[in-house]
Amino acid sequence: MATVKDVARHANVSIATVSRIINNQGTVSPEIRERVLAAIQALDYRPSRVARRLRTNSTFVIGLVISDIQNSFYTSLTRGVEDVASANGYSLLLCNTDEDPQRERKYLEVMHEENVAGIILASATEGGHDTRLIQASIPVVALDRVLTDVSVDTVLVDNIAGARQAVEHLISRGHRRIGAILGERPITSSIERLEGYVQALSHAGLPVDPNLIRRADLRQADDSTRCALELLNLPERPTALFTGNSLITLGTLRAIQAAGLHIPRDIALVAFDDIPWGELLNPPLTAIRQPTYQLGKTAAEMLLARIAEPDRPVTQVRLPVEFIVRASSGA
Amino acid sequence: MATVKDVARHANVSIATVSRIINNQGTVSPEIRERVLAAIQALDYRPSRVARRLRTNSTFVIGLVISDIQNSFYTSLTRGVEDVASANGYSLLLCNTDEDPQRERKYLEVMHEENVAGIILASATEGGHDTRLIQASIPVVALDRVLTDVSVDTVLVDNIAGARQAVEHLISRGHRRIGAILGERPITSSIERLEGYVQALSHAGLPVDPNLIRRADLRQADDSTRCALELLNLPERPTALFTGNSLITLGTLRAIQAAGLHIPRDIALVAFDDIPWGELLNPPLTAIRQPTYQLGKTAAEMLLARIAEPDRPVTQVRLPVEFIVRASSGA
DNA sequence: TCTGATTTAGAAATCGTTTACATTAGGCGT
DNA sequence: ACGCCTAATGTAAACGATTTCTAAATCAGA
Repeated sequence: MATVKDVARHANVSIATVSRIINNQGTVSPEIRERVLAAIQALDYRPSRVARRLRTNSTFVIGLVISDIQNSFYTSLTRGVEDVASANGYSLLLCNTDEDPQRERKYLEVMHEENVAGIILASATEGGHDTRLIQASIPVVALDRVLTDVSVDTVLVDNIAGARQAVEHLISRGHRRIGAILGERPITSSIERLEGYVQALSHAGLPVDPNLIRRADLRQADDSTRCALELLNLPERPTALFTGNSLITLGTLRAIQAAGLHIPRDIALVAFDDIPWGELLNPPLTAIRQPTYQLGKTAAEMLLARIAEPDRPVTQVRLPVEFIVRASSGA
Repeated sequence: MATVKDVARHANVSIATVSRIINNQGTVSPEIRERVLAAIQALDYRPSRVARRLRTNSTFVIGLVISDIQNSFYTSLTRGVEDVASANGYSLLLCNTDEDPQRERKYLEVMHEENVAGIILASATEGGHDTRLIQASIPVVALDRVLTDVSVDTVLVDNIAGARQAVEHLISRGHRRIGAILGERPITSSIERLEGYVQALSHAGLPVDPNLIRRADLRQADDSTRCALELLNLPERPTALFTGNSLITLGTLRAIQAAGLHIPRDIALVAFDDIPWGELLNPPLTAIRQPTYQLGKTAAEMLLARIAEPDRPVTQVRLPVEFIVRASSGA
């Protein structure tokens, strides 16, 4: 593997000159530039990012921490991040925490040690972060989930409005007993979607029955099925369900299928997060569509902006969601 | 940010001693070890991976190149890779090529320059690789797709047997005109799955009608819908379809829905690659399930084995697939 | 032709580690 | 008490780039 030294020797110049040519700075005569370029070609020289990074302390890698790579919400978002990153010459270090705070902490340490240019973080926890890691040295953008213990740029969707609209829709179709299944951990999306659910009920003068609200452990794929079955087996079964994310929706659909119930005749369903196959289901799924790609794109843009200008004011962006009425919520 | 130098000064020892303690090698007296450990704590020192990497030329990052992060096949596989990597102290540099050879080439260069420990590559092309990058310096494992121009460890599924079994199943149900939609690019999975389709027909003494075979451009999400519609609009419509991957299946389902046809009454369907929502569709989808997680896990294990022992013989592993009969292929 | 500014290129320091080698001190056998 | 071996620590040279400083060469102006 050729180094700058080899190139310099081959072209009979100093390493400083080679470096100047690579980085297009300083002044160097055309004939020498020619010679060095030829040497680079001949030796198939590629500068070592590692060495460059050590010296300049700047890197073209951004870290993306997500909690579930198998969730289409995150993959779509990742696409958004990657497209922006790629367009700006950055690569992506992707880490999957599986909603495990310990694993998240480990990954953040790795990124810190890898000296990444910045981190986009969909954190498994609201608090409890190592503030030395997060805020101190490396720019961070919080994605989809608010961090309560540090003050960083944040990109969110309008969870409350979305959830509220979904539940109001069910109410307008005559439903009075509406069950909700949400993530169990205290993360922004769960909290705010529950808030939207409560607001809709309250606003319509309906009681909020704690018995109709279930929290699923997102780390176990079948826990949401369990929650849904609990609701379906209630003495007085809810007539409609509101599911808090696509993993929960999947589990709930399984439960409804297992219980031999028909959507929407026996039970209506509205899901937060539109899934790629939502319209192919029978019946097609009424859902709140999140601007996933846009979410990732925005986060990446904010991160690049902060990298370029570390002292810019901290901002929070909240993107609107879209409500898509299909057949699962009733006629 | 503290360096080894700061720690050394703080503990009043030399940097060599600090390094020895960090890496648990050489000999150092208990009291000094104690002192240095305390200094590390006090200064919140973390060794720079960048510097370490430059010096030792070893890294704990492995690169994973996939072509479509939104495809559940790849995300599941990624989980497998990540779990093995994580368990062995490696992190993942994930790149998404979008089936674009140019983008793939760029990413491989980046990984080379980042000096990753190894690469797991689901390549967008069979050939045309920069052999200097791939074989020369960095261990590579080819995943799901064979590389024809370099000799590397490879992990595949048994595409031919799977496809053949699927089509034989359709034949056994009385279908004689069976359409196939496969990926357009000359990659292993497309080639072998087509081969399985042809073998099944030939073996049953049925003609292979080129008119019933369509190739979809996987880079455009709706091209598979176009292909499916072409088949559905044929003067003599096929009575069954075989789809070559989940993206194609999705597009085909859309086409069938748009054409107002009913599965399996009007047209039967068997898909290569079982999708998470396959059993929730109406009717549930008959599919060839690939051991996706296992695929990623195996690839990661092979890569680690090669990193540990660079001269071990090149191996190829082919994992079996599982045929799951549900309702979409008829009663 | 001389002076001073300006361009061009090299020498050497630096980034934060690891590690080969040198050095010191202490223990032990004779 | 002497030398020798070993354990414990330090010194300094890498790794491969960037960058500051400096020196030589060129050029312009009077």
